[in-house]
Amino acid sequence: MLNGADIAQQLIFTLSRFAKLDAADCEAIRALTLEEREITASAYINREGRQPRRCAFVLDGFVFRQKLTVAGQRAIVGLQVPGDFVDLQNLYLDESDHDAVTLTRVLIADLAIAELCHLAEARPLIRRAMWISGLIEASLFREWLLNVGRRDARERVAHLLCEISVRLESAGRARELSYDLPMTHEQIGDALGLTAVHINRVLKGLEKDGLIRRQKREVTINDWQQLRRVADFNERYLHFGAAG
Amino acid sequence: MLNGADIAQQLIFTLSRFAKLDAADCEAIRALTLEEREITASAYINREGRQPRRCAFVLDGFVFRQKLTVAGQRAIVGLQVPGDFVDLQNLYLDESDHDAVTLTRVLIADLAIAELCHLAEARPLIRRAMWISGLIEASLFREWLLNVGRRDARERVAHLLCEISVRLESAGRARELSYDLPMTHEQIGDALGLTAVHINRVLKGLEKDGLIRRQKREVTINDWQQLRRVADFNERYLHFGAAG
DNA sequence: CGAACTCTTGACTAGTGTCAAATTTTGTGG
DNA sequence: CCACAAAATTTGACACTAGTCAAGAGTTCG
Repeated sequence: MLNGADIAQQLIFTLSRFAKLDAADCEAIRALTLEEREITASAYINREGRQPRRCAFVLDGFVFRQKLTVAGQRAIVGLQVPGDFVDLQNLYLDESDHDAVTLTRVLIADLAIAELCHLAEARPLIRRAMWISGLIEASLFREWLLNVGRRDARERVAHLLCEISVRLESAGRARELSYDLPMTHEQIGDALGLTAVHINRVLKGLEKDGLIRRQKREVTINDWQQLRRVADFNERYLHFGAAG
Repeated sequence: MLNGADIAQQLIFTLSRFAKLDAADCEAIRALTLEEREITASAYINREGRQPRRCAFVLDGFVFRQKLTVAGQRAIVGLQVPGDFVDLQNLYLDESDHDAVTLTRVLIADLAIAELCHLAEARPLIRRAMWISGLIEASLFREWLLNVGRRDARERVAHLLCEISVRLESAGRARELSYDLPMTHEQIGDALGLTAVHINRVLKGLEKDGLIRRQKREVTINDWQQLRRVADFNERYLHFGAAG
């Protein structure tokens, strides 16, 4: 359980990755109505077609964003880790074009869109940070398009494992060469345009070749350099250092 | 050839799709240094890794954005039509994460990033419009992820044809049920995660079934309703009406 | 402790890729 | 504006990655 000051600190840490905030900015963030909310795994935070008035900021746990075809096929189009905003685009887009769903039990700060809008208007540096976070998100979508469109199954899986490792690190945790990946094979498949059965085969292949180790849902990257090479992973698209 | 006033008018039209500008906003846009530039087909406007100081606004022709794997595989991750900004994200992201390439001969307004930044700071409604245009772009990436990840070849091609038709209409042209699609089969394949040979087969299939007609590179949508159904096309993700 | 998910594996299938060659279209220099 | 070279399209034969189906084993959670 976090109190308001802890939540504000998390928000400041996240926004500081994108722009150098000043003291008044931090003050304005602390002045927000910060409500913590715990949500169970596999719960909808938001649904396509809705017009949400609140925006979640992930404090702990994983959230994913999904879109469905009429036939009921699912694509997971994004993953949010602690320190990420979920659906910040709803600040200016009325209608959601996708669902946001919890992957695990999740702790979020439940922010009012109206307050965030006001903050963006009043505080140029915060606005800039929020804008940049959306621009970086778009860059991730582009990399995922390359991944799903032009890499084979082994490369895609390796790429996702690299990305998660690096994003967890940047979220302010120590480098996570070993982390709990709370996605089922079906969910990984939906994120990569593959089937659960094939994900299983590929993961076993990566394990057999000594690139990773698995125990339950914990993944350990044994050989970062080689996994990176297999994945064709280059972290440029994550735009670390955007706070310039 | 367009003069400065025509270019300003185009910019105002585009931004007005995203926010209702006032007279002072329009004045500020007219005050920009508006340089028109003509670029040949298949030319790079920007390259991955560069730090561009200028941003293109498409006046005529098509531009696409691509990313490459180390193996040299290409994914086309986006398409810009007249009225779209190319790489507006460079306002706040220093380093490009992808290439921008002309598909056809193109007419652009060559805008200085510094001037656009200043405009965004000074004019709240213009800023809002620019921000929203980026948010909608991200929504397109998500839909493309669904398309490439979870639709089969026929559905993907149909979806792209629907999207282009609708986007051309919204760019201020009459509804383009018949339009010139200046992409080679290889480029369509790169945009959809397929090969040129397969694109050819799918297009012929759609034609045989009477959904479209082709003559050279002109595409005519014969049966919009059925193409839309095949494509599972729902224009929600384009966020028309975002100007609320 | 049992029910409901997940994971794993094998056998088989299907959709899309690869290769190659003929044909058509496009672009360019004279 | 023509002629030609380069690029793009078309087609068929064949290959291969990933999908489907199914059933048993393992795991999670109420």
